[in-house]
Amino acid sequence: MDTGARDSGNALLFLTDEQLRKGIEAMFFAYRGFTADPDRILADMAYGRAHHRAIHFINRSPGTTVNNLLAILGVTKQSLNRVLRALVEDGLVRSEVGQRDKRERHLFLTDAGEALERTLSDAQRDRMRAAYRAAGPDAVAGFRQVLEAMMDEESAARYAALKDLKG
Amino acid sequence: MDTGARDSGNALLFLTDEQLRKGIEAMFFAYRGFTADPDRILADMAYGRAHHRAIHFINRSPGTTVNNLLAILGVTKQSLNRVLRALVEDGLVRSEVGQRDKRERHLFLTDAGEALERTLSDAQRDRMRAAYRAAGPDAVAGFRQVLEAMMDEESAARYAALKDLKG
DNA sequence: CATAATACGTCAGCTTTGTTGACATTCCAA
DNA sequence: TTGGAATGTCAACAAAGCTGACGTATTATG
Repeated sequence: MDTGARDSGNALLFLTDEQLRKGIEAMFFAYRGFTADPDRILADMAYGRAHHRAIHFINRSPGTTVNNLLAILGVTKQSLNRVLRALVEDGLVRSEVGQRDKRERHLFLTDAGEALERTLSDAQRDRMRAAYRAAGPDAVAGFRQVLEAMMDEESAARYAALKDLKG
Repeated sequence: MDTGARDSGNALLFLTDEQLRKGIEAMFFAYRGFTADPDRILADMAYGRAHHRAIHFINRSPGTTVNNLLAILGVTKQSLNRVLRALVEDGLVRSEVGQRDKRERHLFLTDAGEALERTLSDAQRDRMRAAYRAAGPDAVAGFRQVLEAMMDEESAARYAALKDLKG
């Protein structure tokens, strides 16, 4: 590992149990804020966070297959299927039989699906943007660094797989 | 608000939707990592994340009342009660009738409770410490800044209330 | 061509963790 | 002494995860 931190003097005070506990608690409460706005919107419909996640990643990678989505989300197909079925029935997601491989179903958002996606994303992005703006670019860089270092192996792999697609 | 970021040139590139989306996805996957280790430990027992949270905050503020815990966790008393009952029955939490106000129950971890708390905290702290060490103190400062700016009002109030107790 | 593997869907049942609503008990305080 | 606050309990329910089993196309492989 490329250690940027030199162990000079009390430079390691940020690694005390006290500081770590604060970080843990901040992470807990921040995640609440992170999901609060979409949660509020979804509560009015018959949807939850699972639907939001599905919609987010279908929007991010239109035409993705069920198996792809399964791998990214890390849930069982039964769990995802329940969510997808509702979204398809409600006309938010379109499921297309694959051309090369007819076993596969490619998933797309319908116009209504895209509209909901935008509503949810806007709410979540607005909070994120406000936090970013308040903290400044250097803080944001650190934020991202720590987050990426905090992922477990599986999550990191999923996050990395996303990068190949777009960003 | 004290804005550290100057709007000079392309200094706002960190506020693009693209960057925000990356932050959102990083937050999602990082939270998985954040809970992965305790989750693994708890899965072997009949416990879940809710038990972990209760144990964490009882450990942090020994003698706290049920109502206090309710306010911090932001769940219903019925939901918390189920969790607390299990922990008390299993001898991990001790519930003491208040002296000044006998309606209140003050919560403490037993030795067994403290042992489990240490096991869970160690797992979570280890990952956090590794992430902190890899990212360095400046990144950690930014991480904390963004997290605190991301909390919704309620979560921020709960987080702030904790500070009054210890740190 | 026969068989195995893959992708997907579905049924049934279980768990955790949250929710409401109703109601009893205890006890402080006006 | 009576009203209200704090606590606890019962019942019923929902969201979203899980396992296991099974069915059905479709593709890949021996």
